[in-house]
Amino acid sequence: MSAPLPLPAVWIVEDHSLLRSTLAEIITESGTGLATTFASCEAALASDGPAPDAIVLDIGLSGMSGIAGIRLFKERFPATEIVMFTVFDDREKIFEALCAGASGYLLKSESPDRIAAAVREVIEGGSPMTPEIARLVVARFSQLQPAGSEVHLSEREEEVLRCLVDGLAKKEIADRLDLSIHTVDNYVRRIYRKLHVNTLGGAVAKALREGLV
Amino acid sequence: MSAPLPLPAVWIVEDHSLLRSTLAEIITESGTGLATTFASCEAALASDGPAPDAIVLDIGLSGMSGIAGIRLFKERFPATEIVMFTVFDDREKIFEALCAGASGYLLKSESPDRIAAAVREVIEGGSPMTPEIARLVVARFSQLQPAGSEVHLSEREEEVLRCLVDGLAKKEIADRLDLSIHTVDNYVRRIYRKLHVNTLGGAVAKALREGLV
DNA sequence: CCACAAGCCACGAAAACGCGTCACACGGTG
DNA sequence: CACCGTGTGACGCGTTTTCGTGGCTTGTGG
Repeated sequence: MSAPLPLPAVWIVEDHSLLRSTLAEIITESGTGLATTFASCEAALASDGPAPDAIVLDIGLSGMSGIAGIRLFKERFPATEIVMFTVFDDREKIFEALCAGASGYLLKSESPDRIAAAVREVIEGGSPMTPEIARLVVARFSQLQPAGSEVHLSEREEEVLRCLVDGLAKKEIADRLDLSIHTVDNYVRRIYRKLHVNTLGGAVAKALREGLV
Repeated sequence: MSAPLPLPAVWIVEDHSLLRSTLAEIITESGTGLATTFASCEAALASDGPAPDAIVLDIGLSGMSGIAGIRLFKERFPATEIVMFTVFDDREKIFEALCAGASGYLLKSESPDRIAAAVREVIEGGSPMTPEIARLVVARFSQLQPAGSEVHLSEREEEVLRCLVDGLAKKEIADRLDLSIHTVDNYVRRIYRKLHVNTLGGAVAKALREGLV
């Protein structure tokens, strides 16, 4: 952890040439790592060098989108950390990037110091984000359970519901839980009533959305 | 935003008395806010004063758990920001707290400076976390969509799938899409095949989990 | 032009499901 | 004690779903 490691290899993928060289300078001069620059995802992926430790990636690239790029980079270099560095601050872009495998998300308004620090942070296993983005991310969690859903399922009912979500038929559920099919049927009906639905689909959807399983 | 605001009111809920007073000191002396301390959630909730701007909350309290406390605080003071401050760094505790409505999560190993900064950050709309916790949080996202599911549904199939997720019966779907119920049935079966499931529940679960809708 | 695949629509029989209703045991609570 | 919630099991009936099988259009390529 604290040995005199070789300088991390950092790729910069950014289509604005000025910004690209500025970024490289920041990374190099701050002693954060050895920067290699590319003007596009395609160019970076065409490189046959060894895997970098981190990639600083613009999301609004011409040609391949940054989001698509993330997946390709992650596929080819699973251990490489990716930090998004873009002007986009809308939710969908952020979540798409994070889902695709990015570990950090910065905006272009950040200071050079912060950027170098972010690269270090992501290499050390952190997830650099602006405070606002961090808030969006955690908000996505609490929204999953809107609170006040107030659906109390008994233990058995919950168990049956889990089976339904797993795609089992009633007969299979009866088999797995060692119950009569009639009993399972009764539970399912109770679940329907409590969830205010009247189809299997509705129950499963509600269960997943409200985090009942 | 930048007006000479009155000092934010900050509650400290922590059962270790020494730590409690230390925290209060940090918050006050750094000029972050006006600290009021409580030894338990119950005590804080019994207070009839005005809503605080932020609460620093220990999760391992005797009596009511911090997690349960979050919900109660959020219910009573919806606009109050909550920062967890605990020794627990296991995933479940973290996600429970975030789902319950906490906006930040720090460990007790953090420096006093960082704690005061975190309180300021959470009041300004951020989500202070340690880098490791931030990583856990974003990791939870990429795991949601394992990528490369590669399921191509035709437009009609997708439409039908959406209806299923909405809890409609085939008959209702046929009605809504102006199709014969037999046709709907065929689409449903095709969806089953493409999704490798054989029940409505499985299809809905897969659709939601893979974000096909 | 014809074949062939893909998407779209339909029938009918067997199986599963949705629902009302009922019964009994068991552990708490008023 | 009586009552209620929970867990378990059951019957019957009408509806829905499942599934094998078929036909019909469109578009693409040989």
